[in-house]
Amino acid sequence: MTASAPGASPQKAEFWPYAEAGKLAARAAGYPPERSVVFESGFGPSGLPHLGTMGEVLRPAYVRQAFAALEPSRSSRLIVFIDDMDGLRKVPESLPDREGVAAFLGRPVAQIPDPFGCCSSFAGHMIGLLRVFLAPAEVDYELLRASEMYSTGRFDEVLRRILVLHGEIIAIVAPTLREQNRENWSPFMPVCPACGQVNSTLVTAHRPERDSVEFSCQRSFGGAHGCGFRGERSVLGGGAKVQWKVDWALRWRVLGVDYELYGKDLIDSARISGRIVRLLGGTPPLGFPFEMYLDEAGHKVSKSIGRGVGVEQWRRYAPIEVLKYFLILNPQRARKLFLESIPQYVDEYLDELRAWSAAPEDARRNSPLTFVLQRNSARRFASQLSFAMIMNLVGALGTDDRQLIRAYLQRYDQATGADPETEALVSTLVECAINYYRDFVEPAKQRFEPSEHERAHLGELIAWLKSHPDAEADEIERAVYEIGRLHYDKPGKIFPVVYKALLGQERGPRLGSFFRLTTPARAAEILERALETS
RNA sequence: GAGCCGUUAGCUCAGGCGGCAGAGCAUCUGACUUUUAAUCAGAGGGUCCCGGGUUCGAGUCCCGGACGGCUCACCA
Repeated sequence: MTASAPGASPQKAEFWPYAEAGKLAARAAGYPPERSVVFESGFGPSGLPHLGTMGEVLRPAYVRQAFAALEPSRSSRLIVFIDDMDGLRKVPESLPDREGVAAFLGRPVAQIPDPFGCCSSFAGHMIGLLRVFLAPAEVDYELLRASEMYSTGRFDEVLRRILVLHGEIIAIVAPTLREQNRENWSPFMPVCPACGQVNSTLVTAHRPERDSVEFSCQRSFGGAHGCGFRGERSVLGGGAKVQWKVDWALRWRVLGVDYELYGKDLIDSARISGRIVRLLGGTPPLGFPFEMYLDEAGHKVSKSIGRGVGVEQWRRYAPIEVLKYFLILNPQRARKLFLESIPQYVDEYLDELRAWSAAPEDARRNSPLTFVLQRNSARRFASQLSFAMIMNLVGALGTDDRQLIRAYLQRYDQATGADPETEALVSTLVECAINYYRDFVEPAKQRFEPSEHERAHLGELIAWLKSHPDAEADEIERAVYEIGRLHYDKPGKIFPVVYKALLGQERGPRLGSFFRLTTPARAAEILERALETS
């Protein structure tokens, strides 16, 4: 019930979600029983969600799950906080109507029309994408929007306090700013009532006695400029937002956040926000800085197009469970991720799954799969297959003929078809392998341009296949060799010719059994077509 | 320049409290009744970034350095 959660196996290192949950349990030990523990994760709706976003939501969810196991009687919430009061600073690429959006630079993204034309606002559209994007991961969370928190007054009480204490807050933040920026810095960013921009206003005086600030709309940023308006505006009810580090403190204070994961780039921000939240009478949440994901060259994965592997891509080449598995691996270690490394993680996952299903209940506690398995995930993998092998097979067969692929897999390991759960997972893996094959292997194939001799040899093989529709595998194999023996100094030299005609590559499956499975008649057709198009 | 994190096989990564350095992929060799692929079996492969220190013993703990990444914004 309280902090002294006994580890099930003290001789082992705790899996990191339990270690984190243990710290959290100690923190919550003095809480009244009805008080929930609050996890927070942030999402900036000024851009598209990406792999990092997935990690930022899933990783606190893992800690939450571990916490629930440790403290079953304590309720918890996972808040995904959407900062839609954020002013748009630049127009993201890959948006429709970029010029139209550019006219709204500097305004809160909640106030910008949806360039896709289907949602209430720019931010609304991104939030919709986020929901769709998170849905397959089956993670339980609640969304809170900054614009609603501000406009409904839920932030007002603490906003007043920030205004009263603005001098102390400035004293905390100023040393971290460049000198030329210190003089005019204020915790508040009023929304200009004349032009609607939030990034263009400069606070000229704080008026805590009237809950307001005086400001002028004069700052420029990017390609946008202030409108020149000068005035005074209440900081309550959405008239202003607060600056980043103050904003974090505000959220922590109002929502009672207990746990916040953030990228290591925010370590310094978290320190500052922690001092501010104390000033506001709150306690900083437990923090957990995690490492970034890197691309093949070791650079940080960025939202901008083309860098790193996206979630859509990942899902095309691997099951969602494997992505979740990847995201639970030691978060304090920088990880490189590129397309070629995905199959490796799939096979790691399959190994884990085999171990998990064989393990007794209490030994499963420390397995990543306890956190990663979905409602409909296979609970076991009763097969010797590996994803690498399936990928190779699809490549070797050079086909997306699922029946043929399954026939080979079945021959390799009969157990595969016996268990429905294994069967389902194998189906998914085959689809992923086919996607990979289509996207990367097939386009790289070279056109086959046979010589007259090769054309003739293949003609012989086609004729033979047509006249032996019921031939057995070894019979076919012998026939191929026979043609090779007739025309080449070494009979094996016929094989690359057949493979090039068949698959556009120099190697492939053993021809006897391959032709037998496809049937000689169909094999003959495929070869004929290859000769026609070449 | 300051702070944080990292560096283990060709590549991606594991290495509980200090106790004989590991896996997968890649490479090489062999097997699968004729020189092809999958597959299977086996092998090679290491200055654990460098230098000190503590210790009977250091990939692991401490100090110093090199290299790489991220941050140090009126961006969240």
